[in-house]
Amino acid sequence: MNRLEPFTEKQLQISRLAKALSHPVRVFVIQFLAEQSCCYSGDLTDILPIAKSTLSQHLKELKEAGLIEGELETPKIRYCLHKENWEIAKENLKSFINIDISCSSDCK
Amino acid sequence: MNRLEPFTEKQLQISRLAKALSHPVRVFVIQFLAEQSCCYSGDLTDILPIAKSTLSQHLKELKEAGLIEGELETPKIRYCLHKENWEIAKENLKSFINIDISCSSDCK
DNA sequence: TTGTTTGTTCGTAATTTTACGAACAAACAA
DNA sequence: TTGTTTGTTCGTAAAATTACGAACAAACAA
Repeated sequence: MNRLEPFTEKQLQISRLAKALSHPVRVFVIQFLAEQSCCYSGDLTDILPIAKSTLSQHLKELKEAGLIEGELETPKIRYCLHKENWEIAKENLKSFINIDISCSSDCK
Repeated sequence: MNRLEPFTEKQLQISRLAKALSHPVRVFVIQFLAEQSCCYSGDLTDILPIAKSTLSQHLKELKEAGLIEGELETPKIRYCLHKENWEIAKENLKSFINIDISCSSDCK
């Protein structure tokens, strides 16, 4: 993809969001935070059997996608879903899955 | 992630679906097929400025994710959204984005 | 048979992702 | 000061992703 940009901004947003959610650890973290009333101060490596540096990497990706943020609560960090951006992400996903499919009958 | 499997099947499904949608070409193809009443017989490389082998690779990924299928219509292939699996994918995404977030007030 | 059309597969290269342990930094307690 | 806790950054390695052109295969037309 280097000759020209044929994609809409919405399509790029969807693909970026999908990329952020393309690993089970990251899906888990988002769901887990939602279950914890959106924030969590504990150690996620107690729950997830991955190295802390690996978790940090995944959290960084979620941060860069704007889905979560970390608030300092020394010596810990309180991770929270980013409500506003999460709403935007939800709207993007909704409009994507609501695309109308009126398949012809010969199409399984 | 080799010590143990802490993820639910749903979480794995979401991450696999997200991975399938994590590239703009693949998001484009899904939306494009939906706009074409779910099927398309033409040459997508006329629309997307990528090599045909690269497109074939992306289509393969969408096929393996179960989102599309190709029906032979020699010498062409008629690509269609896989209605049934697409419905399942939509339901999975819906239940994911409908997770309840009752953030505490100190959480942005 | 020979050529055309269409899409896949192969070979390859560059880049990105995933993962780990080690080293580091910040804030605090003893 | 020294040690503890917590999370990030660094260095590194293995694997996966993305992309291309060339070669190939299937179905048909000339």
